[in-house]
Amino acid sequence: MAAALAASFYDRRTERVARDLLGAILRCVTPEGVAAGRIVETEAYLGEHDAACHAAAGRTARTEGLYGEPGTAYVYFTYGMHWCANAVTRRAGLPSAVLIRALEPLEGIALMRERRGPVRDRDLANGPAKLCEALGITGALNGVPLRRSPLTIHHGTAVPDRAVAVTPRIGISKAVDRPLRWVDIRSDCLSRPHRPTPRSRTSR
DNA sequence: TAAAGGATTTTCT
DNA sequence: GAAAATCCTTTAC
Repeated sequence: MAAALAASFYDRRTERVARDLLGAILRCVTPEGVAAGRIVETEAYLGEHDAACHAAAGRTARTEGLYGEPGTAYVYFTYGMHWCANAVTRRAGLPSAVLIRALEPLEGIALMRERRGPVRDRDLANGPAKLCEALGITGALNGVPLRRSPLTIHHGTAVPDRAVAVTPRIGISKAVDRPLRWVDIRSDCLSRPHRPTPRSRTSR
């Protein structure tokens, strides 16, 4: 197992961290066992000025974790039933993070199948809430350091050849099925007030 | 293959 | 009271 990413890895521009997390290994150790996968899709949330970021609503009980130390987990509950996991970026006080959107299962696949129920293997972790279910990630891990903890991210051995980096407001789903493609931050996405575009109706 | 709608509860207005 | 960084099933083409 490669070393866990250092805290300094996360204390950089969020867009850069999002790109560099592609290919890294997300691993979660629980009493039920170990499950891990290669990160193949990420999404950057840039701060209070990014209307798609939870921090756009300001500092609240829910978003407190976003303001934490770089390299800690921001895990939130949404739609009444799903957990989603982020890696907090930049120094404490700057509420930005990278949402982990999809994994290629690598370790503990039997456990993932058990947790996810009767789905195709390709659907085990190809979504932000699916991967949390597959790895056993819940809000109990919110705020934990992503180094030397049950939830860790390790150096990967190679950039995946089928992945997508996703930036705010340019939602792309089903990434695992798509070829590698970088989507650059568009300057007009970062300043203009907006509502997040429905994922199913965006580009392509 | 795509679109539409329901599930379910926290959060903020 | 409405929306939500989603997922799954059903229905339509």
